[in-house]
Amino acid sequence: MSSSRENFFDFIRQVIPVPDEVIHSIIKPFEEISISRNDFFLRAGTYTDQYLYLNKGFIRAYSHNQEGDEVTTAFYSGPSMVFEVYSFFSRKISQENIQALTECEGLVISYNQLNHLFHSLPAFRDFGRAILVKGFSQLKQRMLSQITETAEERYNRLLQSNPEVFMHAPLKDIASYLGITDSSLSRIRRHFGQK
Amino acid sequence: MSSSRENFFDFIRQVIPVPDEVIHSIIKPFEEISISRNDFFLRAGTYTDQYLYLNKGFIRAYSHNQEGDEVTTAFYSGPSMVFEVYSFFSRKISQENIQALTECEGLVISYNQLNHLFHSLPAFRDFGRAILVKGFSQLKQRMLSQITETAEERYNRLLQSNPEVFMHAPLKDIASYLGITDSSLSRIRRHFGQK
DNA sequence: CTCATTTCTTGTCATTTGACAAGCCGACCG
DNA sequence: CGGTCGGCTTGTCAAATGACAAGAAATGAG
Repeated sequence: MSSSRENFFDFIRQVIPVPDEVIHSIIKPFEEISISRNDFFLRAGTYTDQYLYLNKGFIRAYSHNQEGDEVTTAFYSGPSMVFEVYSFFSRKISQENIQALTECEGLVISYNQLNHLFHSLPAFRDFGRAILVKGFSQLKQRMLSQITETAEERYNRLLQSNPEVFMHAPLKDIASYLGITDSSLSRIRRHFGQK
Repeated sequence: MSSSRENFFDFIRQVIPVPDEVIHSIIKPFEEISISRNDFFLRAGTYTDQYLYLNKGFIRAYSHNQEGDEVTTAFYSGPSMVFEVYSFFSRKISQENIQALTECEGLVISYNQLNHLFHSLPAFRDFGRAILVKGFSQLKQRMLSQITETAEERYNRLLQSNPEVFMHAPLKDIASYLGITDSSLSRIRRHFGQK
């Protein structure tokens, strides 16, 4: 069994505790995929029929604002589930780009296969729902942080909770994720370093 | 059939087109509820076993920041589904309050009943997933707006997309939802009125 | 109706952040 | 090796927003 499958097995077990053979039936229809550095998992203006378990690697999602500048909407590092929730589940063109910042490997499943699992395997329903719930509540948390905390507090929070972001993403992309400009992030780093 | 049940019927049909009798089996286990103005559907520090279809009325959700000030996290007006996603699905204590700003009426179902429907009725699985997906992507949209737009643009966006908010919620609660102070909102309103 | 409380506005001033431009530095390439 | 380019920092100034306080207006309780 590939390393991706082994790790996906453990990943699922952590989300929903069910017998091993059930987990195996979940994993079976997934197919191995690798994404080269800088390649796109999803391009704005298109849509992808892939729901990804990212085993290893680092990924950035971004959109564009009205002026056309890139705005980072998410960072993903393996192991985690990666998909653009609206585009994948509504089967519509995506507004968002999802791009590999490093070599990535993982497992994918199509919408139809996912739905088949969803309707035939109770455990996968619970898994899928738990993944949505987790993503949703993390975003709520981030929204609250965006509204109530200063840029410096958000920077520190990211540094604590997601230090690997700083190993893979250029500062300008981290800045737009934090909702500030790259200059401001640079100043925050300097001031914080002095403390 | 109560007005809530009739409207819930139409609400479900708009989300997932399935035969009427299927919709009826979804609605059946829901129970009618009414919430008085200012009463709490969910109080921070507790948890509720209710997943709400809000038929009529207006509801605000809010948390507290580190300084203890209220921060509005969402507004809901009927018809819509109302629940705190993490607290309800993980059955944990909520950090968030959900409070009726007007008399409300709707239908509720417990976690166990919801799970029973979820695992026995394919249509309800699709419905539940669609509700999660919709809430999730709306929040992503709001996050992007928060990061890329000015306070005035966000104010105008809310005015366009959700004018009923201004009929029910005090400005200070709208301000914290927009991520600004009530003074700033007041100034934005004045400047905008002049244009 | 009247009083108390809350909500909203406004003023003043400080702070944060952005816009823009220049410069530094390290990576990569011919 | 020299040059270019992207990423990062820094300076200057302007704009947006917050903090705080005072007062006006609206609301609610008795």
